Amino acid sequence: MSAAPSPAPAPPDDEAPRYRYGATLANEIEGRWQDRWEAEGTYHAPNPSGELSGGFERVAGRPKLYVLDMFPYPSGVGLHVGHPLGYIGTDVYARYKRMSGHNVLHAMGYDAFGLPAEQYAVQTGQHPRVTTEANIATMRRQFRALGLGHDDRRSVATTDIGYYRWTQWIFLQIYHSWYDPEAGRARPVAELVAELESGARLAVDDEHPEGRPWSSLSAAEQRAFVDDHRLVYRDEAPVNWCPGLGTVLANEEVTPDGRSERGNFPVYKRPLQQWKMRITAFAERLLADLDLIEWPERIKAMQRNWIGRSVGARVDFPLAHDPSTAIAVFTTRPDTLFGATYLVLAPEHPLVGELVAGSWGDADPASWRGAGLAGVVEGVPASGWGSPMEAVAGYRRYASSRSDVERQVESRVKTGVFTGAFAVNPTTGEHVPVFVADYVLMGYGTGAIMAVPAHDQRDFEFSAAFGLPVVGVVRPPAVWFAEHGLEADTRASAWPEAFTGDGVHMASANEGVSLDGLATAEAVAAVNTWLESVGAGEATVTYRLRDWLFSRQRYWGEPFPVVYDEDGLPVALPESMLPVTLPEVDDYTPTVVDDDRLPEPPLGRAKEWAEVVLDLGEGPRTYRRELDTMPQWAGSCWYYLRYLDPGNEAALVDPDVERYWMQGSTQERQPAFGGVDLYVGGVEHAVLHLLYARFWHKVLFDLGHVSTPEPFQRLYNQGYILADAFTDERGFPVEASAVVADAEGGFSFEGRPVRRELGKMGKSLKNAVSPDAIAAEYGTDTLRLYEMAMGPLDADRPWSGRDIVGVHRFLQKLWRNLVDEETGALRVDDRAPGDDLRRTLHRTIAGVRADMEGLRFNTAVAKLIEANNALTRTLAQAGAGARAPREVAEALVLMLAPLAPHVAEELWARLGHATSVVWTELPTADPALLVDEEVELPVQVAGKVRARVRVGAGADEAAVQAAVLADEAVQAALAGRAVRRVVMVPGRLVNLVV
RNA sequence: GCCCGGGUGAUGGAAUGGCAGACAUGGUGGCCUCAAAAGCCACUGUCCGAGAGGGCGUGCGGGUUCGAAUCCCGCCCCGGGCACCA
Repeated sequence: MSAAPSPAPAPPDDEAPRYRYGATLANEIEGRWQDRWEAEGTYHAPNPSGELSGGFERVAGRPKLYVLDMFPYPSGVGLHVGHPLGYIGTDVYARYKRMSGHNVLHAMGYDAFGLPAEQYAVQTGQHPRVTTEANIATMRRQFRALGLGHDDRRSVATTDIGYYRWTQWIFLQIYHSWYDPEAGRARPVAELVAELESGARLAVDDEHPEGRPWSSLSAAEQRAFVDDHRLVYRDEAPVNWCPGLGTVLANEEVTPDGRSERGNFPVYKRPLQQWKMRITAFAERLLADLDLIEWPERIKAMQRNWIGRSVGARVDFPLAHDPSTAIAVFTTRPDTLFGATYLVLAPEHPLVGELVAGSWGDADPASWRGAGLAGVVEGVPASGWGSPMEAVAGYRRYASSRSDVERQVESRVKTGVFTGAFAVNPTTGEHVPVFVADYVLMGYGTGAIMAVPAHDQRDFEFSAAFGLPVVGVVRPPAVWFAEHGLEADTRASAWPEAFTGDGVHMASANEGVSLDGLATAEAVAAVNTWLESVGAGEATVTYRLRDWLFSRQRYWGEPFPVVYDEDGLPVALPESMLPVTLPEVDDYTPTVVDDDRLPEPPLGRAKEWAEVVLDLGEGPRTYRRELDTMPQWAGSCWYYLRYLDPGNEAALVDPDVERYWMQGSTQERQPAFGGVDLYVGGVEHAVLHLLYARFWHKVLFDLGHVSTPEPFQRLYNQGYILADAFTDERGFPVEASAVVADAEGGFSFEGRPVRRELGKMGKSLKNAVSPDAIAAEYGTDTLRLYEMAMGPLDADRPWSGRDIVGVHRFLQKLWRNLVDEETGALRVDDRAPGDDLRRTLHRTIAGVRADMEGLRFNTAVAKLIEANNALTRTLAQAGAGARAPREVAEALVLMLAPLAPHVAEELWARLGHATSVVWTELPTADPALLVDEEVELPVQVAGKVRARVRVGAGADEAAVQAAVLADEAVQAALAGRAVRRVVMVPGRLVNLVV
């Protein structure tokens, strides 16, 4: 079906009727209609204005509908039958909606930056653009061959210079914005500067520029302050460095076991200056607005989980030796503050260097000095380090050397060292020791915790290892003591583990506040009030979400529209200098300088590009370009907006056009929040693409470039197609198509036995089935229909080469009912159908419409098969030469059209219509024909069906009851027992309770 | 450990409080055919029964209800997500 079709199998043609619907005829029909659709622009969806507005008057009265697929990465190996499942689903839905009076936008593009093309380039020297464009051409051919009704004028690839120019433009918009916490939205940086200059604003979020008035700052200080508040900023921080991919990665791209999502390579922490996007500023809105959108609960749950909102308090612990400095900790259990017996800082915490003491105290145990690390960390004496300074420095080296994998895999033994410093518990005034330990993470909360070993399991374990006091301040219930085999009210120091549940507070009172006797929630409120009143802290909210690391050390991505001046400070290029295009390089490999430093990105090889003389307002100067590129997610953050207005060179999308397609969903929901009406894709993007795209969309919304707060109103996850995969004795997959079944029910590959398992279809399991081969054997319409019929769209399902003949037979039978297989003549006439057939037809119409509306294509197909079987029976009963009633034939063809558009077009044309079925209205069901004149009611006696009684559809309850009681079978089932009660479900059943 | 899904014939699945197993595959029998099938017809949850008919049946155990695959409680199994996030 594509450029190199596998030869159609020789049809059993010698004797098969010439006009039987088989592969040969199907393929001929399909090719012909695909050509015609393309020539006639059948799938063009007009915009309300602008260059794509031709023909809008034809659809001006229709509601709009925007149906979107997660666009693919154009891989070199082409599609397998698992890929198009979602694409066929959206195509059927889009066609159904168009046939029920909507102006439907359905387009397809290519997420074409990315690693495989670059890796291929490294190996072969072939420019990634060459491979990418060849792959796109292949994929486009395959989509066309599947009969997908995309508006091909709107196709974009993220690698198109005309496209990534706008990706860079959006980057600049974000760069030139800051998040105003009072307004709760992104605003232009220019407004911040104006407010600071005028004195209308003194600070951002209580943070004063250098603690001094704006006017007293130097130009460099002002610039640094502004840069610190941009939504895109440079940050020096430990990042996820993945040598296997040669780049750093965002947190979202690293799996829980510390490996890369793509490729499964180990990931290490390295401190590095990188671009980040301030997605954390939007954490609350990204969380709250999940309530506005219709997404699967599990996807919302994953995003909520990832954002990780926790409510708690910031508490300041002044240093014992320097009360002017305080350690701010974040805790979700401020109610346990009286039980805090030590503090722990993350190894990277900035205060560590400041507070570390000169020498150990006499009483400091060896474990506090790092003795536990002797033998684990090189150079640690058996009694620990000689001084806190050495211990902290040594521990920091140790902690930074451990990869995430190691921290994960090594059992969670708590390690750490004492800093020699003490802090003051603000409730008790007691001095508590301050430790450094890597179980506290710098990136979360304040990077410091108060440890309450009695009521937190992690702190409990640490306290056990370091001999720290355990003070209970929440009394566990009696059952807790019983479960642990303890006497009631055993002291916390003798507990086997922390008690983390709710309980009654105790030992928690000072002159200002008493929590004693309070339950957890009340205690939290009371202590928060007290903390604020004495200025020792406040209730706060913290998020797990981190800022988005946006730099990649790769070639095949969008260049940053940023240069560095002679001070090494970044300068954004003006819009007029866009696009910044990728330079040619002779080698796509990163340059490795030495093992400790990160490799220099491939763009560094383009020497004459990397250094550039520009006039950025201060006369021509030499600048150094940013050599990193953007992550692949950048291009996919906004492609759904570009489909709307792909050729616009003045704006990323015309506001009129954007409002038309994005605003005011046409669905029945109230209120409508807008966005894409239906977005279908795999579940694997739950916290990557879908989170990033929401973030960018919100920035664009705040800045007035789009009109809806969310990009995707309704999200639907299609399932995966699974297939048998076979592994050899080493556990490696072997080519599934070459496996043969042996006599004993086992399987073998090249004579060796292999094991069968079910897995996601794809390259890695070597179990891919090509759509081209299926189309050659049965036709594309059969493939489409089969994919829709095999189960609900959101369910994973195993591919079965066996079952597919079922839907093929259906198409063949339908064809035969309408067309003479020998002569090709129409077997339809204008006589009205019989009453039964007509009622069947109208029930089918109602059912198919409802099923398609709810994306239940599998049951829609079943209903069409039933209707066709009813037609077949009718024709058989009428005897030789019977003809199908046109009324039934046309309705069936129209209902089939969204699912199997080629054969439907062909039949529609043969039925004498000159216009495409694509733009024909679907039939509507006549409600009068949905109820039978007479219904057969099952009659239950004592809850079991014992008889069936035919009654008129309009019969009242008394009449039905009389008919039921008069029935012989009912009387036999009753066997003389008295009926105590009669339950009537109108039109459904009768239940006699005895 | 916590949070989501899910468990129905030989198989994919239907039924979301009212006839369990729609539709399809496979299987069995028959028709057509020299022979065949991507053709046509019938049967096909399971057990008892020659049959009529009956018993049992939606992972397991309990409950609510006239009535439960469906709702509730407890458990088992499978899949996915999260997990040193204070």
